[in-house]
Amino acid sequence: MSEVRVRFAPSPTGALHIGGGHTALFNWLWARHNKGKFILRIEDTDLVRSTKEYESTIMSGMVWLGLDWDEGPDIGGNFGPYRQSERLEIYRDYAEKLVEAGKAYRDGEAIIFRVEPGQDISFKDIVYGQIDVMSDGLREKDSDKLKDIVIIKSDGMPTYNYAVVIDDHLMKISHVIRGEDHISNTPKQILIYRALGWEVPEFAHLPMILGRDKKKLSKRHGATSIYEYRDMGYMPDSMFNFLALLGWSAGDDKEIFTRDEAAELFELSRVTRKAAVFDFDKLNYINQEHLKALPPEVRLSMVKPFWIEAGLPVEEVESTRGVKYLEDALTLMAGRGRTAKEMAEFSDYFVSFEPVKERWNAEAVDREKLRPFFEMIFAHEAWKASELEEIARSWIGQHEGAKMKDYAMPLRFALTGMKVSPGIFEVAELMGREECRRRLEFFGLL
RNA sequence: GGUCCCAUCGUCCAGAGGCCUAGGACACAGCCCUUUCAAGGCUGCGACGCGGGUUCGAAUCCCGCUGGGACCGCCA
Repeated sequence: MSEVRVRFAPSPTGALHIGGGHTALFNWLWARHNKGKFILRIEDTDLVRSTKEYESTIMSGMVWLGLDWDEGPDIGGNFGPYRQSERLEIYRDYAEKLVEAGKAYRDGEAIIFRVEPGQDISFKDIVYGQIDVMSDGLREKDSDKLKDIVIIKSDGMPTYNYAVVIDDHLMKISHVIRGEDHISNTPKQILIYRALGWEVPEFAHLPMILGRDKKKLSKRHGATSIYEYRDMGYMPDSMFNFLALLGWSAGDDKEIFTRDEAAELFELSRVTRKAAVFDFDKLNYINQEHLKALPPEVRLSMVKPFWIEAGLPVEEVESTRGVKYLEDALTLMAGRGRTAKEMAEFSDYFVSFEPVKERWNAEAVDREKLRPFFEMIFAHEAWKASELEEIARSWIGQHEGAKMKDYAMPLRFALTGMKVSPGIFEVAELMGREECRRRLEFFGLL
């Protein structure tokens, strides 16, 4: 079998959105699975809406997702140029040939491909199977007239259905993997392949991604750009994992995986046909699992920006207490928090005492009752979670009617300002005796 | 209006004629652990859209219906 060459061909008219990311991802998966090539081609033939800014935004979105390409406008390759606006002569030459062959004609400044009736333009799709279409079905809207296909616009630019055929052929694309919304374009493209005497590539259409209301994902469903997810605290590994699961599964129960594992297992033939709903709950879960599995230093790098965004003195703490302190703090957070942003919010007290003061004022506590307990705690030699807990328990055992939660909760509030946190003695150990003393004294509990 | 596609728990996926009184995950509910839950453990709720065939046997194959969706641009 010849080399697998696939491409992602976005038009730079907006940021990389969920649907585009999904398509790019599946192309990448297929290329990597087959040790083939993943090509990035920019379809910037819409002069009005295309911009260079969007082009680079899309590229950095792909980089963020971990989708690296082997040929593209930035890195070149043997089949360039990879920007359609730089391939105009190519499109014109072939259009000219079609005109000479009588398969296309001029109308105004444009060149139009003639659609002949009675032609079978069916094709076999790797995902959807046999799709039967006759050229007679290519009608104009609300009319029974056959619709010819514009291939060169009056402004001299090629149209999508035409340029895609020229490029896919010249770039030796083996599999055209794209959204299901292109199924009805495929027969038109097949007509052009035939007119040029070219062999058609394999086609694999991917199910659409829908919003919760089962309508095509759009702005009104909230975040649609990949970057918005990054800013919400979702990690690239999770987005990758989540997107890969929309319309595909390895067939077993494994749902949390890395890029390499997915590439290893991926099969186009296992792609689903049914449109999939984008489910935030599942994304949250997957992100949480990845967040849990991260090495401490990487987890810190994910959470850090959100601490900084919240105005916390992260750099300062790193230099005074050391980076390891913050890494340990996040390790202690275990699976608490579904996004890096949530984890940052839930753990701010490790970075600074300020937010604790804002959240709690020790108003409702009985200081006289609590002080002996805290004094006892601080009198203990070793500042170790297991020992602190042990002496706390024995102290409580010796005091009639005393309950652990009546002491542990005030401690939790004084140290974290939260009603929820990791085991409070472990928090105390990590924070250190002096910092704990400072916080308790501030609240008059010591 | 025309062409095409789709149809299993609320959601994402298993299921490729008997392994299915349909499996897993998320979500949800309840219980447990416990100094708290946003961590951990356990249990539960919950689906083959409907109607016809084919077959000894259908979630799986065929037809119809219904319900969704995509496309029908000198946008991609």
